[in-house]
Amino acid sequence: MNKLWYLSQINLFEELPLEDLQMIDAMAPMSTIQKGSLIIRPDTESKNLYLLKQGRVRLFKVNEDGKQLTICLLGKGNVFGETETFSTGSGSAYVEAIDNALVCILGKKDFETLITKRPQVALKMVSILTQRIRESEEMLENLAFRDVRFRLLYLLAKLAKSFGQPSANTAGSYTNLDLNLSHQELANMIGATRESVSVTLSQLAKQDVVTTGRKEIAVDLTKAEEILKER
DNA sequence: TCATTAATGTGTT
DNA sequence: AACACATTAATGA
Repeated sequence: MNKLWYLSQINLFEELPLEDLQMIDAMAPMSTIQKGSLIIRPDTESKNLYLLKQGRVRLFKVNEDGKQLTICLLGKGNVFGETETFSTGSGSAYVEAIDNALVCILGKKDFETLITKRPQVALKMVSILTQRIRESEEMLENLAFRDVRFRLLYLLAKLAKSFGQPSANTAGSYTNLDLNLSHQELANMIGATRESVSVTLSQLAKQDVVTTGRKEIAVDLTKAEEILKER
């Protein structure tokens, strides 16, 4: 797996000719990020675009009490940067590496040069950002109208689909989330308290919709989606 | 192995 | 939902 292969896996660059990937490769230095460290913090005005080649990251905000709201998790092949959180005044988001990550950093100028040369990259960018906005809006709607049980199932189903590994588990057909998420971290993603997540998870476990262990969760996607459809 | 800390469970307001 | 407290599992000297 060379550097170019990684670049070809970035969703923003799909279907770009090899020569373009080589150009991007030359412009974007690769950098390894330690698990748990911050890649972007709100104060530093990095206008870079980050290409996530390996690992996973978490985008989150912090309120004045220090409480965190996780906006989304991204896996390899995704891009992130200041550009996607252009919340003008109030500080933007933190980005933290969930595991040891490999990123390429593409400067704003270089990115502009690239989209001038290859307008389809700009179109792809629009489509990626549109998709993210759609997902945020869906979660926002859930936050406003749905209870914790629904929000939690919605989140688990979504995470299972993007990060999940089919579980070589016991009887049921569970999908392992494969993120080491605590109840607190789940709560941070759905605007709930840690306690209500704990309670709701054990309820769901009783109904065989999920299985839980310490920082380990698996979902029965079929059951989960049935419940989500119902209400 | 023991002590400390982190994660989870539970009852009350 | 927030809080206080109990229980259990992970960590590391």
